[in-house]
Amino acid sequence: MFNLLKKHIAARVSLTDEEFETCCSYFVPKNLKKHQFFLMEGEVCKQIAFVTKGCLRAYSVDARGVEHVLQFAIEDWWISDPLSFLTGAPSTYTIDVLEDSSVLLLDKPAREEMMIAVPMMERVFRLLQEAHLVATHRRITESLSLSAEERYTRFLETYPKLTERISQGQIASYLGITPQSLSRIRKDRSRKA
Amino acid sequence: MFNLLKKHIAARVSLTDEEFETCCSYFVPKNLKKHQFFLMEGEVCKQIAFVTKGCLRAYSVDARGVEHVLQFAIEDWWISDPLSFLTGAPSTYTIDVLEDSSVLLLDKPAREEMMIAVPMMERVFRLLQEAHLVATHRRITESLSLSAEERYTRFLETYPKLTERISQGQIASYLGITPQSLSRIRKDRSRKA
DNA sequence: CGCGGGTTTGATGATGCTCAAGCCCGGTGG
DNA sequence: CCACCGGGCTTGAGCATCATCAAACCCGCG
Repeated sequence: MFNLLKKHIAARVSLTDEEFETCCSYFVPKNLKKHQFFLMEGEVCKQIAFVTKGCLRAYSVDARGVEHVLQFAIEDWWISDPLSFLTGAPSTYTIDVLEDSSVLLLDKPAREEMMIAVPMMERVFRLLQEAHLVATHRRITESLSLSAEERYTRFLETYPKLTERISQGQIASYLGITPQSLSRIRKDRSRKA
Repeated sequence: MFNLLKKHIAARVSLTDEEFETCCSYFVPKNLKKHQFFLMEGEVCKQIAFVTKGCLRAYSVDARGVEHVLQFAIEDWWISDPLSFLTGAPSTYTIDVLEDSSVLLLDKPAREEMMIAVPMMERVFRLLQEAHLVATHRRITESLSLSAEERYTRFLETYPKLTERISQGQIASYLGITPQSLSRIRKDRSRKA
């Protein structure tokens, strides 16, 4: 259950086994079924989720009713609405479950207490936040400078594990194109190769 | 010199005059000339800048040599590469000066000391970081869901003060379109109105 | 006056969208 | 066992949007 979390943390800081056990005590394990909602637009994001099995996605819905995927999360990833979680503002995103999943939940008070009990965790969360910042900046830059095909190639390189598990329609939404366009891009690529 | 900073901070937390004076002592005022570079790609961003006069911009350059504007900063705004500043990694952006400007510079050790001396400033920086997160998420969502004209309208609504001071070419770069396209969009809008 | 930048305009073309139909395939019920 | 769905993917035709290339224009400034 907590093995993956242990490796996740160990990759960033060194904790004693005791400290790690203490950390674990703040998380609440939960199983989620496909199509279930983890967070609905308008709600406050009260907890962040570390995925130990399965796959979730965060998306927003535009004025025309079209969904736009902001993030996927599989094993070893976190998912939440960081802004809503931090500020308590209602979320503008929805998070739902693409595959039956297991997550470890952490709410705000638990997170604060954890960081007091195990100060090294402060560093872990700072590193995660920085990584998140890199990813979002990179995504803005790429959306400004790359064509749809280049963005798809970049996606494949960056997230090879996601490609196998997520439907093309979802990937298209992440890339900001229609499923039809992605289908054609894939055809072109296979022709070239 | 520090009046604008005072208002900026007062809008977020209450400080005594003493505390504010203490804060000021950590900043280094600097004047910058148009076309000067504040940060060049590949350098480490050693300080963050609070703009008290003038205008700066952060941009990246893609493989084809095209510039893409990430952010503008006029009076009452901050500019830096947050990631490079926090982690010490070389920056992927360049920051240059669009108008003769005055800034207040804060380097990392000064910022740390300030937050120890005036703990309320920790809150100010947290609020700024959250605002930055909102802005970047919003920009991703809008780049996925809005047309060029809609993005331009949104820009006008969100940053009316920038519109008057920044050349159309720069705004086009921010929006992810060519100057020609922006010119045509403006013509269409004026025809409609 | 003439240079130089930013902007505008025109013509053409590439990219990606929309609408619509067909296809593939796994699941369900007769 | 097979016919019939239904969802996701593919394909096609036509269209809207935006880029590209090229030229003209405007205007402040040396």
